[in-house]
Amino acid sequence: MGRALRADAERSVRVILEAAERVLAADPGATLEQIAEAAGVARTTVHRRFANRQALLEALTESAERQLAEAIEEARPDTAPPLVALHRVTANVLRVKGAWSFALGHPAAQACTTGTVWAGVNARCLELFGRAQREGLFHPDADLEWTRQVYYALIGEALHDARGRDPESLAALVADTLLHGVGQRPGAV
Amino acid sequence: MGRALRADAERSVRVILEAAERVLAADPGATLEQIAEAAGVARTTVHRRFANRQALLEALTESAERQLAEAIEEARPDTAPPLVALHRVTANVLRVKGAWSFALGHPAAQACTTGTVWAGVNARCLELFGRAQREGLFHPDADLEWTRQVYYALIGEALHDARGRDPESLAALVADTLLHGVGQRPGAV
DNA sequence: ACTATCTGCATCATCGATGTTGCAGTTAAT
DNA sequence: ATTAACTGCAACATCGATGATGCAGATAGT
Repeated sequence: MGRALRADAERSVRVILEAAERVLAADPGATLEQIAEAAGVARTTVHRRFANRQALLEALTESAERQLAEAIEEARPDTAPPLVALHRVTANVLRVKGAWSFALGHPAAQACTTGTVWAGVNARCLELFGRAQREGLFHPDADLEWTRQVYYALIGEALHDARGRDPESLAALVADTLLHGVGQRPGAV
Repeated sequence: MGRALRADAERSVRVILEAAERVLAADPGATLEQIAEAAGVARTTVHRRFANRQALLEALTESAERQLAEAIEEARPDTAPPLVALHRVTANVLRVKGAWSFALGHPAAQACTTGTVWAGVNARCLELFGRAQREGLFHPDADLEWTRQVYYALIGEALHDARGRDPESLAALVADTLLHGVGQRPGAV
């Protein structure tokens, strides 16, 4: 590895990654030129900080994944009661995924670090869901893998219509939909 | 408009569109060359049938959207009882979306025909959902727009893990999840 | 203050994808 | 059978994105 970056270089890396997220979210095929412009930086600087497009993508993904993992841990998914943990994790994930929707929403990105982070996230998720099932929050027959897929998809949709709503209420919507769906509930009048 | 195509030319158009779907599903940035190869056709033929990449994309989308709309109408969503209609529509859509996942899964595609078809599909969906709500299948407070988003997302996920399962059982899974979620149900022992 | 590092700018080389054209051989339609 | 349409092939032009380099000026770290 190279020696530590100077402070301004480190700052360049940051603004480039942030710009890349914004620009690529709008157009996945966007040019490095466009990214550089959005970052307020010369195109050559992008090339200096990242060997090639691929390297930039990987750095972007890694950065976003680290933040996602942190956001999940912050919610203490393994100590809080399942329902509380579900709400907290969801709210935190919504925050991070909203800010890094391109970097996290792209399957191609998972190949870079061989998906180590994703494996961890998935494991944490299934861990929580397993506990939720044992403690009677989830239906005993629920397929946890399907549940996980549905959960991720609901988060994606919640982001998609996050028109001004705060993460907390969106998280509540996601959790409620995941648990009860949209059907008429048996106990209702 | 040009005059009608000869039979072999029409066949070329078909195999190219089918190949485009396959290839682009695997790699959205795939080359016209790769598409031509997959279609068993020279690259120049692709250019002869479609003025440019954009035109090919639009034709692909239009073709897929037409099939989707047909599949929905076939299920008679406005005459069958809501629950039956929901199952039938879902199964049909799963079939078509499975075969044309790229063409239908791409938001960029909606801009081509100004989204006329999608508007129709969405309208049909909301129509069915409105009826489902009035007849007590859906919760009276359910936000139908959110419900529609969730429904589409569930279909997407069902396709994603369609490992050998038939459309009917997948449709049942989607409908059940949409209606009841994965939570423990109040009436259960 | 001194030095190594970083940046912007201008320039150049390269490469792959796109799209065009002409021609010879094949195939559909009447 | 004749004709018009279609195809494959080869060749060519173009274009935009990528990436490399050199240099002069600015900036961080000591």
